[in-house]
Amino acid sequence: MARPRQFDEENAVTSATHLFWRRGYHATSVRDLGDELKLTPSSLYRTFTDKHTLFVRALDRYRATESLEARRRLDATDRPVREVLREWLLWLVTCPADGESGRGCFVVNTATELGTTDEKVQQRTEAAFEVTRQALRSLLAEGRDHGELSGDLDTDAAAELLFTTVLGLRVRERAGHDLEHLTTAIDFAIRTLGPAPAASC
Amino acid sequence: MARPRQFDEENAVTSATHLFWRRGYHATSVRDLGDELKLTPSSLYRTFTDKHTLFVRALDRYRATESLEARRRLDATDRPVREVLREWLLWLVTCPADGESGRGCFVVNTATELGTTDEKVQQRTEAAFEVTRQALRSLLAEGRDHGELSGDLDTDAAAELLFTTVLGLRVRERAGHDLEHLTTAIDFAIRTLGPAPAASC
DNA sequence: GCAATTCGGGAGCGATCGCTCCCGTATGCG
DNA sequence: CGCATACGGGAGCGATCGCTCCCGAATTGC
Repeated sequence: MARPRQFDEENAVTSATHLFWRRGYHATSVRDLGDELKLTPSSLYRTFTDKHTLFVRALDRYRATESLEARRRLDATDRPVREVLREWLLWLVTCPADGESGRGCFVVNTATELGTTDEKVQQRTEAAFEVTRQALRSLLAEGRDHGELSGDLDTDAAAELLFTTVLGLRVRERAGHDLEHLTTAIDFAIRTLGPAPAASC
Repeated sequence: MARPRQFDEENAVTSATHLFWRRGYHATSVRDLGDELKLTPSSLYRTFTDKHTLFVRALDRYRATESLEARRRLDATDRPVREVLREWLLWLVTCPADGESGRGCFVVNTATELGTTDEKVQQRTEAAFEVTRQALRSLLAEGRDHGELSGDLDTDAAAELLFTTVLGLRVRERAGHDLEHLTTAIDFAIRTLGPAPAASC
């Protein structure tokens, strides 16, 4: 058509994600975004319609990035379930610390800030939660099928607890709690799954 | 002195608490507060200095109210630990539903919204977290001393997990999750404490 | 009763909010 | 080249933000 964009739209969304993630929706102004993304208001609105739409895009981008990474870490089917789980949980509470801790999880922060008031946003946070919940269920079911977990274990109930624990861990990371304490909680959560059944060979 | 106040200051703080609780700090305007508390801006500022000070007072009031109720529920020393714990956890995810669910916990909402950016507020949220953590440690230690929990149980680690679970539960209540799922998580968390030791009589 | 003092109410401050419009410019298509 | 089109930049819109000041009214101590 005509003159092409002089900035990378995806980079801009990434920057917006970081800003919204750190400060939340209401505390981030359009001018803050403009400064961070190196965009004038006109370019910003032409490209992203409005603040709310940009926020939703940022949330979608975060979900895509994180669920990709999570899948990579959870699909290591050849390793012991407990080990995979432990490393994933530890990653969840250290990943935001790319030079800057205390950011927590963008989805959790958003869910608590906006609650159930914003329909579009709630759909996203709920979908993200469901992905994590299902991933945990699958992981545990797989562990039981592989004989790593007791057949007596109610894996769905355990997944429900682990999922709840994940949310709690991310709140605590946001609140600046020590990694040591979080690790204690994680290790105990894994012990919750019970001892490995005696090998049948 | 002179003309006395025509409104009840404590009632006003309570109303402010409800508003901040539901909407968060940034999304609640001084005019919203004025409408809710039936106060003109001048009265509001004369009485509470500014928005931030009122927020801190609201947070303190919430903490006082909740920790009082929590102590009442946790200090029932004559009842089984698991039962006390279960009822307390269930109460935590249903108490905000005084005709209106999805509010979560004011402290958790605040901690995730403001993170570590607001020093005064962070002191409060951290203190509130520490009270809960300690209450759980005491409860479990007491349960072990009473012979209801195994001597092998690492009660401090268990308390760490339970505390993390509490935060997760309150996020999920805020997010509108079914009570049924939360109950599943709670029951599994309690099962985590292991079976009661065989009676020694 | 009188002076002192704080009250509730409202107008309105400067600043910032989300957002729009216009303009000169650079680019792609025929 | 010439036209259409989207660009980056900036001024500025009305609304709302947190907050202040001034007012007449009401209640106290003397």
